[in-house]
Amino acid sequence: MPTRNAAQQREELARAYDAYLASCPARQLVDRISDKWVTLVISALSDGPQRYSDLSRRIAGVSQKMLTQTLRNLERDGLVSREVTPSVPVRVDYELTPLGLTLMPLIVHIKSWAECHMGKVAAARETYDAAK
Amino acid sequence: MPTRNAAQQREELARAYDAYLASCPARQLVDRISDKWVTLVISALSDGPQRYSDLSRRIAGVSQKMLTQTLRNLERDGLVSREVTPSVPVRVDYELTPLGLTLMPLIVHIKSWAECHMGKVAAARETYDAAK
DNA sequence: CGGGATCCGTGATGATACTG
DNA sequence: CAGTATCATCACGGATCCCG
Repeated sequence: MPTRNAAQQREELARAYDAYLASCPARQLVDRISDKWVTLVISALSDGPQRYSDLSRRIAGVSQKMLTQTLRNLERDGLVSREVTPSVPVRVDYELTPLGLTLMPLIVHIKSWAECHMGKVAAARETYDAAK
Repeated sequence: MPTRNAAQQREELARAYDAYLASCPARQLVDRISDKWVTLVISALSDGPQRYSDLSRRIAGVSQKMLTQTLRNLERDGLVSREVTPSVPVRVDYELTPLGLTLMPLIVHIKSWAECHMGKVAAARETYDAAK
């Protein structure tokens, strides 16, 4: 019975996955943090509070949608604070919260590592592509 | 001329984006590293060499496709090594390279941070959702 | 039998246009 | 200026087949 077998496997996997998530909810947080845009936004905010347009220009390649979505998620997770100044035009400032500040150095280290080891990675890629 | 204006803006953004990438190729590496599956795979490999099936079970939620793809990319970037033992059945072991070992502690820190601060983030989410 | 390539449906993502 | 709404696209995940 191939279908029965497949169904069983799916059930087993589903149970294992749920159990795993239940015993380790931090997994979801890892998924959230290990996001390309999260890393870039937190890196950008490491220099201090930034306006929405500043972030948009700094990150240069992020769509408005993803920038807004990322900031909303980070705000919801208590990592960044959002301050609206109801002037004309509206001014919105984003800033790392104390909690966000504890994460920031780790993200900055990752970014620094990438900058330092970019050469080696590029070399590895050439070797790999050449061998292939 | 609205269209002309829009076209100009698009061109400017495109140039700015290219220039940014050209002056900072490490950005691509940050994008690569700041990936959910990359973080989980490197974390799993921090305990030592692992077989493909071990990784698949450990990460519990990753599809075969994404696991293979992630491992291939990491191998290409010189962060993990892939060793095939042509037995029956085939055995494939993955291991962090010296370069990967320099990145590993940073990833582990991120994971540790997530485990330590999960409670605060969960609390922040509840507050945020309640206010909304 | 384990590792992995392929096809295809779905959800996340990006570009564009529009609003407070 | 700081978003939201809409639509096109692409990467992701699941099922299936393949190869050693």
